[in-house]
Amino acid sequence: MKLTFCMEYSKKNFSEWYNEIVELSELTDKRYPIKGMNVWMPYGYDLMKNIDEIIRRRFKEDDFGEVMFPALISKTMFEVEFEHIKGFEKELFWITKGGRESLEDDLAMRPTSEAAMYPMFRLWIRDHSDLPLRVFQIVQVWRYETKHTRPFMRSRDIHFIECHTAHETYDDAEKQLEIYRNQWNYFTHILCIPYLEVERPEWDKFPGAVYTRAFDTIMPSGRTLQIGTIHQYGQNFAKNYEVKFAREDGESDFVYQTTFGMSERLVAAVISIHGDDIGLIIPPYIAPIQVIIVPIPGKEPGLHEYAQSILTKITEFGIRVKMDDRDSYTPGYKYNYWEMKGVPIRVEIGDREITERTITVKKRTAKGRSKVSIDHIEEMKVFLDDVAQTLRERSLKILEDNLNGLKIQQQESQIVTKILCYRKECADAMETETGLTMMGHIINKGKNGKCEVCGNDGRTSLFSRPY
RNA sequence: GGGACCGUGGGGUAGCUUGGUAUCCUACCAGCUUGGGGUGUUGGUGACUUGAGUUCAAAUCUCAACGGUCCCA
Repeated sequence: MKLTFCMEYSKKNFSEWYNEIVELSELTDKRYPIKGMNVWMPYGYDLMKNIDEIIRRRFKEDDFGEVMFPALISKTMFEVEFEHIKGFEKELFWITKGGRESLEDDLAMRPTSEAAMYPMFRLWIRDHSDLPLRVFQIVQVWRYETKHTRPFMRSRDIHFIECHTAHETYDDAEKQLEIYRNQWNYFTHILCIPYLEVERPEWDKFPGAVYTRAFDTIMPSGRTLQIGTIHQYGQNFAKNYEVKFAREDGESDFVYQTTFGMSERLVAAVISIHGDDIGLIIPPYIAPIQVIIVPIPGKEPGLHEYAQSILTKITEFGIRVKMDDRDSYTPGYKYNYWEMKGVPIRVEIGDREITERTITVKKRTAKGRSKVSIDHIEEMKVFLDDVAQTLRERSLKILEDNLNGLKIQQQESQIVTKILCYRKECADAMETETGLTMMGHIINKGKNGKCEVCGNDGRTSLFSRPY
């Protein structure tokens, strides 16, 4: 018997499963005829915007100002002699013409906004009273990827969330990184996604940074996906963009800077980590539709009115609820359809419910159904919490099993952890041995110990195949 | 960075070897029927990625571009 409604591929074939579900569930349309550029469809864009909104609200609470810089950066602005610029030169889209005329100063589509923002920071920051400066923006960035592109995971037109700060001292910048960590904890709690904080090795840090901490998560294929990064810039950028300020003692100094970046890869992680062979499972607090009501036509009169009153009640609790009253589909079809779309909670209403003054509730993460009296509709919130908690527990177990080298769904883990020191020779040796990439030392899990290659002091390191 | 494969209605496909009429499933539209885990039925709309070449004739053969998928580093 065929168990799934729409899905042809099982999640065990992760690549195929992923391609199928992103289009089937109408998150994106990848038929747009430019490589690596896909269309955000309403369901997918609602999901992204719900994530954006969680992030935006938190940043504002933490005293960030929201800004919107131009998408274009002139060639002159890019001609700073700086490793940051070199790091991006192969990924830039260039605009060389305006109408039929060639431009005198070519324009680059921003790949990230340091080169756009910092010349303005230089104007905005005069003295210590202008610090700390904290801004963020949620915008598109463009990167000319030549490798295999995938929706949300590696695209050329990227929905990007970037924070930039400037401080008086290196210490203040360090404190800012700690604030980012708290924010990240909160975001991943909402998304129900477990993660590893990994210090990227010297040779793999963000171009121009003093150091880079990446948030990596593990995909069902056993490969890792970087879904967030925080960077300590020290004075590296300030010196190149001449962002100076006057100290209280009158001395002039360069500012210390940090950044925090996230992207549409958060959607990739949510889809991949929580989904199953039936389809998506969207974490309740970011779900475009949190509760779907399926009315079941029967003999009792007043079905529509009853269902409508339930819809109104649920809405009163601030829950995003929708009724599927399409006439041409049967209830069974709708069950399968909305499960594929990943709606966390389904409410069934028919003859029995009308008679009993109840509703029947089904969680996307569990098999059975529950009855709830119409006088206790507030329980819907508990059901949503339950689904979120189940997702957190499931995904954390999978991450930890992977780290411990256990087989996940009959698939060999592609994650290896080794105690390693900080020298490139030792990392290279281990890369050769494992055939994997050294992602860095794991900060939030793992332990200190002796390097398995040279015996010096080291810490648990992550080896994987990154996306 | 290297390699392999693929491109036919919205989606999935047959047809290509041996050049000539484009198949089926699904989705979609209209009607009747049905409705607690994929209703059934009748009718209907809709396709050969693009360009160049070979040929009386190209979905089919050749070349290129664009797009897609997978594998390896």
